[in-house]
Amino acid sequence: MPPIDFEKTLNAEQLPAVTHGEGPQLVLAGAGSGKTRVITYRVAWLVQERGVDPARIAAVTFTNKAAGEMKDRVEGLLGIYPLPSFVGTFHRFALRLLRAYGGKVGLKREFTILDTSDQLALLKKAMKKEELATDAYRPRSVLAAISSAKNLLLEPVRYEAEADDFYRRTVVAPAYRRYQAFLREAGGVDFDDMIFLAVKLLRENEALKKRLRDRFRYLLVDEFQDTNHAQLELIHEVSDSGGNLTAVGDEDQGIYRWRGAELGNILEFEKSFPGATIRKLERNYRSTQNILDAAGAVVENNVHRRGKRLWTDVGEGEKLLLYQARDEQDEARWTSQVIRGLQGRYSLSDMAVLVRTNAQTRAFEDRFLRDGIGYQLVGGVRFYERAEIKDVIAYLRFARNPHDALSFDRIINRPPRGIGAKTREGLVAQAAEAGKSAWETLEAGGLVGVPARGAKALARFHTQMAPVIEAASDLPLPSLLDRLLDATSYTDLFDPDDEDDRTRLENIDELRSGVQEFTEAHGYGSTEEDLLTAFLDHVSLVSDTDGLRKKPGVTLMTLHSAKGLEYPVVVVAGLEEGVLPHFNAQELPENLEEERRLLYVGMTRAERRLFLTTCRRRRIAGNYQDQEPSRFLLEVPERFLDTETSSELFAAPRPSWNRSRGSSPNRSRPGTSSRPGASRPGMSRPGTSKPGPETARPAAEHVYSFFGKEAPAKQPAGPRQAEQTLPFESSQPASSLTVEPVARPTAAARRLKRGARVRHASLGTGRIMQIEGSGEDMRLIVYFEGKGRKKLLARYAQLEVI
DNA sequence: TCTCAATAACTTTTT
DNA sequence: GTTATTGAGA
Repeated sequence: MPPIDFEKTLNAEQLPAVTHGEGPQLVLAGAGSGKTRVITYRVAWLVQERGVDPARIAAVTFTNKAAGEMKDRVEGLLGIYPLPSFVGTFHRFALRLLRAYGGKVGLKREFTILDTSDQLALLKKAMKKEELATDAYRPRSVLAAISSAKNLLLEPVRYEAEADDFYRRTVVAPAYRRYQAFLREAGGVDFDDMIFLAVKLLRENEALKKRLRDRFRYLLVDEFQDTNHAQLELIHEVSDSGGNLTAVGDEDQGIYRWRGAELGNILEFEKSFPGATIRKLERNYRSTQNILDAAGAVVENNVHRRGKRLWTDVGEGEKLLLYQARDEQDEARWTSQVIRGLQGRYSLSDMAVLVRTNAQTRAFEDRFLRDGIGYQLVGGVRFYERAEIKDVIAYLRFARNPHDALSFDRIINRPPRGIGAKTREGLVAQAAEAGKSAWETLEAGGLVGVPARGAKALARFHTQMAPVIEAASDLPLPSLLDRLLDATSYTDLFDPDDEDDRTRLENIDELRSGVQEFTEAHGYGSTEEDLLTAFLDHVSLVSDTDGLRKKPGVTLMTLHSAKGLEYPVVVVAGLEEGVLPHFNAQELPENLEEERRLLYVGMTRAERRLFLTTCRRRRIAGNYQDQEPSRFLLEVPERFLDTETSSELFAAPRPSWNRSRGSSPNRSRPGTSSRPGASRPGMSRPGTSKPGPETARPAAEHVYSFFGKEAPAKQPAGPRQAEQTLPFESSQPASSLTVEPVARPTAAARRLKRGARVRHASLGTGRIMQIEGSGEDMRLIVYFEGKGRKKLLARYAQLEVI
């Protein structure tokens, strides 16, 4: 392979980034500007031009998909040279360290990686033990709090010491402590632990750190905007405070704040890595200028960004097209029609429909099935999260390490063996007393305090499993799997005549071929035991999206999974308040910015054609809710956008009055939450066009003049205004929220809105958490002080607004 | 102890 | 609409 001519192959922006000398470097790479290219070429440049040994280079990213692509491309560029010693995800990097040196940070040798549902189950147990009511404190939120504590590298003790409010001190702290104790006892780590422990390991072992730093003289990090605090620290430890770090990222594509990612890491890169060189890639190779400008105009409304302007020389291209649908079925019908219309020029696999939430995919699936459009759904229920797969994996884990309490607990009664709660409790108690694992206790025999029937069942289980466990370390992986299935008659659980069961059996078959494949790919030169561990690690770290190859059919997926992908034709669906931006993100301006970035990511996936859709009403959790067009639509300059409205909307106009949403019950910040009567020229609604009270405020005009438009009569509390508002400060009096521009049925109903305080004759005072349906059918979920949540029919409840 | 049915609760995004 | 949880009965 001839050497690469870097100067010819790379553009003027990419070249300096690739040929950067010493010291930390941050490359701010806009969407489609050749981000991966910079990383892969830099690896090649280091090796070819600088004579760096590939073994001393590590490239880290977030998803397996991105890592795989990086690997392939580096491989192609390097030709005969060996690959860098590490190309993979942060978690895999950490895991590699922990498998080797986990003992130094208190891990058992064969530790197990928990997925979210395992975590949740364990946390529930921990909360029960701590006598924390799981209905008052939702395990999910407690888990989120624990996760962010770990992301901040706070151990339970420190977390407790720093907990400064009731919830953290009395709920999260004890739950965290107990959860962590259970976790270690059971020999498990969760995802957050992996990074945390890797940092800890390096901090506490100077010699090891030195070796690692020497090993990885060059560190390349992709998707830097998604790093959390723990990951930043890991980078610090490994790179010797950035010595030879090249970080690539785009602050406008940071969409993992909810997972602890700190945009500040990229925004304040120079602070963490003094003397850093900052470079920008603004030339885009993917999209038309219209798409870039429209997306740019949206994301420009974010305050937390460094700012850049993407350009291309492929030309303006066509305008974007916005469709105002009646509901999600209409939205799907129209999308399907557009897709069929474009089929001549593009193949189905060139098109993607992007949505905010997984639930939105249903309507599209239904429609595509009906219209005979092939589609590929990404995400949804993950393969490795299916119960039958988790069971079989648990058996594999158990075979590797019969002392693994988590796996033991999962399999002990699957298939049902008559080993119930009582029996298990007895066994666990006895094991705990002797300081042994449950399996050791079984091996020793002589159970006391266990019901006779249960003891018999346990003995049977022991006889069944013992020979397999015995043989486990010598059996080839595929045979081990078969032995396990055979010994346990696991597949007898399913009835081949039942459709669902048949799917389960097929899944198990698929797992079997997965095992086979893995063995063929990784089996050479490793012991069966190592191979088993590697396989188990593999299944813990991969997700379905990773295997995504472009298959025939339209791709249907969430905006999150779309990151890093590109399609000639893209539909971003569901541009409505509450969907995008999502309800749960309307509180904090920072969350709102993340929603905006999400839309930005979606829009910039498009190469040639970009379609947007919004629904007038949508079914949420079973019943229809009137929807408000997304505030982000206002941010797309009209000159880039054509609008089409559903004919069904003209045929069936409906007044929409139940529309204010967003302001939270406990923290109402009107400026950032709801946008009553949102409308834009060209988006006025047939049948409801009666203009509202003239309450135009200067801020609103600003929004419109900013985009070169006339301010409409109805005034939106626009995003600009929201962004300029500091957190916890209102930009306008709360009363302005109640200004409703369209006709409403009754004065009383008007004031029933999310966040409003109400009084009920018998239930006392409370706050409206959520509103479902409208008119006669309007239902309210009200949280009453001391009584909890109640669902009420507005028409009967006789609520008084206070 | 297990199974089935009714009911309550919950809906963001994922390594 | 779906899933997790609870309760009754076998």
